[in-house]
Amino acid sequence: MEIPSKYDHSSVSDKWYAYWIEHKLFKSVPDQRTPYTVVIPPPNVTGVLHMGHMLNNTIQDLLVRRARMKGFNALWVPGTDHASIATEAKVVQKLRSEGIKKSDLSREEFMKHAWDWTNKHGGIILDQLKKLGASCDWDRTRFTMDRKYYDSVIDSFIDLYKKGKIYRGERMINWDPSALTALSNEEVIYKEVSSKLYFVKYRIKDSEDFVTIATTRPETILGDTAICVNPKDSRYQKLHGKKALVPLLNREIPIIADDYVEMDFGTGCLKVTPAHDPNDFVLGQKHGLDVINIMNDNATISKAAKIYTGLDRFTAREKIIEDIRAAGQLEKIEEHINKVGFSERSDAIVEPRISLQWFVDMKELSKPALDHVLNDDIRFYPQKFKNSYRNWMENINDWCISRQLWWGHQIPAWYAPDGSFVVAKTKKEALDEFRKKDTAVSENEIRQDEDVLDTWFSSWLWPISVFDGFYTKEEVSYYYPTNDLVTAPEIMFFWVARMIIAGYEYMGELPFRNVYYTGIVRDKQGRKMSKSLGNSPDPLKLMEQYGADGVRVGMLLASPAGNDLLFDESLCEQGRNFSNKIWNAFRLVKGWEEKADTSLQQPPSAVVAIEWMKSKFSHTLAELNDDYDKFRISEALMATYKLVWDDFCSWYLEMIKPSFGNAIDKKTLEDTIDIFENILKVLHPFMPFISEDIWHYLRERKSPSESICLAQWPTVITPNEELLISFDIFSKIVTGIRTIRKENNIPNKNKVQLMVRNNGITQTIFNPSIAHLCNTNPVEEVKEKPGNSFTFIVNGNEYFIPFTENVNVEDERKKISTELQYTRGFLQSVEKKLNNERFVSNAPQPVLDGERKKQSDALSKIKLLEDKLASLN
RNA sequence: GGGAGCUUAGCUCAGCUGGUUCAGAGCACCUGCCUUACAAGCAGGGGGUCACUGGUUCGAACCCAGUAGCUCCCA
Repeated sequence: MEIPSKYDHSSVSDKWYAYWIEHKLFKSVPDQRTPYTVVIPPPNVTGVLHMGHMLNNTIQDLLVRRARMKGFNALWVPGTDHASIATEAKVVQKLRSEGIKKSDLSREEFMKHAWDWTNKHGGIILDQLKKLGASCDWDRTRFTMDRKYYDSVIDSFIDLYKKGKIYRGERMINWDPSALTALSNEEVIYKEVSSKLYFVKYRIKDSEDFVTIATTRPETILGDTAICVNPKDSRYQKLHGKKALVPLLNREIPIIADDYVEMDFGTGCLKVTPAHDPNDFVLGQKHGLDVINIMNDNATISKAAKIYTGLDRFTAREKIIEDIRAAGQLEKIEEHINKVGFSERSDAIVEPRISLQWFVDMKELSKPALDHVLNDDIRFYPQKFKNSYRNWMENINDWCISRQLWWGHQIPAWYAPDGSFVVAKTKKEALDEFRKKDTAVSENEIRQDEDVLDTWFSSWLWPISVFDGFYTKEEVSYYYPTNDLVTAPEIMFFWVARMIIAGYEYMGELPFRNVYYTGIVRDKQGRKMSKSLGNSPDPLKLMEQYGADGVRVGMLLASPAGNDLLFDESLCEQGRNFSNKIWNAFRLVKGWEEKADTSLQQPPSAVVAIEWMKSKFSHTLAELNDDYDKFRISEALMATYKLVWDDFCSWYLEMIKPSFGNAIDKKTLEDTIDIFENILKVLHPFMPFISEDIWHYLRERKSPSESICLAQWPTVITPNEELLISFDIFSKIVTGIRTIRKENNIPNKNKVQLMVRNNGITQTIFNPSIAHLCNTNPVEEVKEKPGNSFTFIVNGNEYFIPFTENVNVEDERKKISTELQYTRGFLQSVEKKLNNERFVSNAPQPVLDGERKKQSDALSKIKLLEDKLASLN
């Protein structure tokens, strides 16, 4: 059989993915085994696969695959999120392109469009994940708007309301005037923008005096209801208790004192607009100020402003400045840089606004979520995120959960014509509730709240509701708490914190034990990958080019937990090259198979090599397991990479490789296949496709249950440490010979003699392999050093390769002198330590012994080098 | 303004309890090789004032203080 020398991933991936799905290898049902559960951070239905998903899902997949191999009942639950604002925006946009306005549609009609859209686009991203090899149980795919899921969201709202943890109130909220909805604090992105600071003079009532106030938002002057100064500010003390006049309107407003005002910002004099600034709102409440809302929903100026009614807020800003200037009340304009909030979804400038909204009271609810992270019941990887988490949780605000949208979970509140309301799941139950309150209303008179709930108010139930945990205990009691959550630090507050809160509230228990935070995938220049920059590669194309395995490896190579990943295609290339390396190792072994000879005696070098490889494997496996347990994913990958490439391919296979034209003995081949199988197993979580492919070539697998996906993760045996040490010595000898060959242009074809003068302990067990790898005569032990010869020292033992011909003795002498000089310097530094009284009396014994050994090693090495120098002539 | 973190080779990063795994890895680079698995490869090699300054210690990349630069989060 001819096997191509270049690994072709293209046919392999689809073949094996179909095989896994067909035989339901990723399916999980509760049984007597210990479960291992991961719930996917549900991507938006609007989304397509981007590099962030690639990283995140690769990590989840490798954790799940490894757990599956370790014998856990592994379950990875997939699904998507309805993403209220984003999806509604897309649907509105699409309708607009068809000439349909949302306002022309009834709620039901609109929802039909939204569902059509979701059904059409919602599954795309999940299908893309399959290309990556994601080992999800697809039969369990969930959506946050599924009937049962929907119900659980509504029920939890009702439950929290009954417990008094949800309330409706007028608060200052962040208003998106473009999407016409409230936003939570977390959905506002603050950006620095250069703006202007306007200095406006306000007249003092019954006086010719003015007071100057600096503001970045002069249009809100129309809503001013006070002026505030710091009580300690001597400049303004004479104004306390007086009244000022709002420019253009001449409305009287009080001058109040509060130490909230910073004396050194602007003029030290603050205009107070409680309806349009969160801090002013607080100040207004404290001082009992009027609240004048001068803006409409869409951020045009309202009637309450008296003038400019109907103008857009930014137009009004220009206009009012003109008019104030005309009135002679504009002192000056300064350039100014300040932070302005933008809507995460629509990018509109957010307008702080007083509004009647629904809130979750977070004070009590969030307590367990803080405690159990601080005490490490839930562990964050990396740990540093605990600090931000703590900081946020200790200063948590109430959560605004109502959104003025249609796509989502409609708030189960019902209003009577008199404005009173009840919370109930159905209209019928609502009527019952009204009756209990002695409010006489009929079915036709009550109407449900128009608004929907914040998307996170549904996804915070994800680890519970994907198992229908609100309604049946069977599954949730088996799979919950889940094990690991893999997500981005950006949504630590949006989502992670809230899932923990919901977990303790509804299950009385943590939702997951470990949270692994991935970094952000950036381009080579460190810029975040984004559609608008166009700097993100297409993941599907990448996988076509380098194979899913190659891309997975590429993503993980440079991705320590929590650190941003500077992505470069060359990383995928490295991953692909790795696939190819594995493939060629397989070709080599496969090539031996046909000629393998049962009658051949196993050479001693192969016996040693096998024994060593097994020890080395186990040694690395232990390291690997530890890396996994600590979520050091890129380290685990690197350990695997080196095990395969360096130890298995470069050393082991070379050691057992029969010399040209000869067959391999059957025993060595069988052992090698065993070792290869173990290698494939540890590769599998990283590279599921190629590992499965070779797995089937290596040995015949009769049933799907013999897939590598279900193969047992190797167990650590106690490595033969002595052999590992011997190998290190051996590898140094081989390198020594190769270096001499190279430096002196002695081709590998020319057999050389190798002699050793044994001055202490050395290895002899690998000697046959030396001859095999380096084309030398069998190592010959000598008492006296031979004449003109190249030498090198390993572990105090001298190795000699007699000069062949025309060797430049002078060059050789120079080399030795340099080494001698260095060793003398080294000895000096060691002796300096040992001659230090305080070091000798204070340092612990092992350290002291170490230094003494260094000293004696250096001394003998110097002696050797001196002899060597003398022997050259 | 408040909080957290980072600075080690050209790049991306390890370095876990201060000491023989202490200055490391991968990539990149240089040199020589199409050697009968692999040039998507093999072999060999160079490369660092561990940001800076001081302190603690017999001993500091590691602990402490200060300085500089960068990043993230929150308001």
